[in-house]
Amino acid sequence: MNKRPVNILVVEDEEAIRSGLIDVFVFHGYEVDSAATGPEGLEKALTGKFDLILLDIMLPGMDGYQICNEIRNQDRDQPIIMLTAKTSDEEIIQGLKLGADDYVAKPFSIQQLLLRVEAVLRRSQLGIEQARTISLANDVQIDTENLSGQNGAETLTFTKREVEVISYLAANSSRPVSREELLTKVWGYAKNLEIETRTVDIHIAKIRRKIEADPKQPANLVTVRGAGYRLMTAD
Amino acid sequence: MNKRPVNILVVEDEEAIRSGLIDVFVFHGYEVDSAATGPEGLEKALTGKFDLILLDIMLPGMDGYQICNEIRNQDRDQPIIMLTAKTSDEEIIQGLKLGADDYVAKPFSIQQLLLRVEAVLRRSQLGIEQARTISLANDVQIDTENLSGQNGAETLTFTKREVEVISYLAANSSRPVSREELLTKVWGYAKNLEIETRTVDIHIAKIRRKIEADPKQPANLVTVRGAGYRLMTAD
DNA sequence: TCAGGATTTACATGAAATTTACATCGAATC
DNA sequence: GATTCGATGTAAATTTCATGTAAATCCTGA
Repeated sequence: MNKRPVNILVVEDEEAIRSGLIDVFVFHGYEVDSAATGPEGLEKALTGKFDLILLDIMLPGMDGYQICNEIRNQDRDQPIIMLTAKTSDEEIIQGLKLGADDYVAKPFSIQQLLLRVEAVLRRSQLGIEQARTISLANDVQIDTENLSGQNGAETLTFTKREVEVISYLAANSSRPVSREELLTKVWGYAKNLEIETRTVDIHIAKIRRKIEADPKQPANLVTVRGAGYRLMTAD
Repeated sequence: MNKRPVNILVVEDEEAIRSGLIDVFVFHGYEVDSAATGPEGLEKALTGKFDLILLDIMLPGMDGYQICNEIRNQDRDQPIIMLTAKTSDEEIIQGLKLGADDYVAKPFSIQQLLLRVEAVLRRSQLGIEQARTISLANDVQIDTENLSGQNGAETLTFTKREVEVISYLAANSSRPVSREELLTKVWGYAKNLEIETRTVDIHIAKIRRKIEADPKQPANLVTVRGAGYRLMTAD
């Protein structure tokens, strides 16, 4: 009953951190491959099959954000955790750290990293797409933990409920979701009660005001008349 | 710049082995404390601050597994190496599941043990979870060991609890931390109990009074409504 | 016993959720 | 086209509820 080994790719240029990470993951029973440069990392990511990729953002040759994009183009379901080095300028990080399943700020603690790794693996094994970050069609990025987002240079903030709605729509982005479904799944209302509330609409309007270039002409969160709302995600 | 001494706690009931270990580590320049029983070991582990804990499994009063578990509940990042006479895989698995960082079977060679100890310490230093000083965004510095801080010319003093809260938030500064998480991880409350206490809020308020220029407009320790609190660190 | 610290209590405040009220839109019908 | 009517959009008012905090009380270690 030997389980299939879990394969992790570590892309990190700093020798000390790379070997430390390899050490830790091997010790915890993972199969580990590694790369020290951006191009090498991308090469391995695309040719190999990994359950998870740990990707440093600051890399020689090609930054982690580009690599993340490339990988996503080939395999939209590839789990990726970004490792971000914090600089004094929060904004920069804000922009860079989005677009992965999760990200961990350096310097990080091993236990915290392991917890995040396990969480991402668990989710991907269950087939649950519940990435921490959601990318919309028009390049808006949403961080579901921070309840924040980026629209180009602009920083957005969302409320808990708004993020819940966005997350549910993102998880079902292949189809329109009805108001009733949102009420039961997000709001937790009992089913098929003759509820007459406009709160769903109001929340949609609020979200649109934040994520749409022109809320009158929604491009990301569109109305499918008679059926519900549909969110247009990036990948 | 003299290095901070590395503190090790040895929890081992057999007198001969315990004093032997102490001798070895002291000789190699470590600072060593020890305990001869389970409860005593747990007590010291929880109240003291150790870079590494060597934990025997067979102990009077409380076995090493329980202790490991307890320690982990309080401090996810505490490095622990388990010592045991048993060598079956079962035991090893059990130990690792509970979160030990490594495992050494008795009888062990001193060289062997020292190597493992160094490896674990090296790993744990990947992160700064035990960083003695924490730097916040607005140039406030906090010394976690002597519970003090600097805000420009002004000297601040913190209580133990306050520093624990700050440390936990600092170790998770890439995301907001909920009250519930703080209650379980810092206060040690059991999970998902219907707790209604405002003690977290009160502590946050007290910390803000010390580290914020304008506590009404927090810049370092911000509220993410609906999600928790987030500390803005400098790095 | 005392003092500092932790916690509870009680109330204030303001942000978010929801309702209300009305405007607008789209498709079906004439 | 004009008309109608249910579905949708949304500003503004209202309610609900998370959070902030002063002050009282409880603990606990010296």
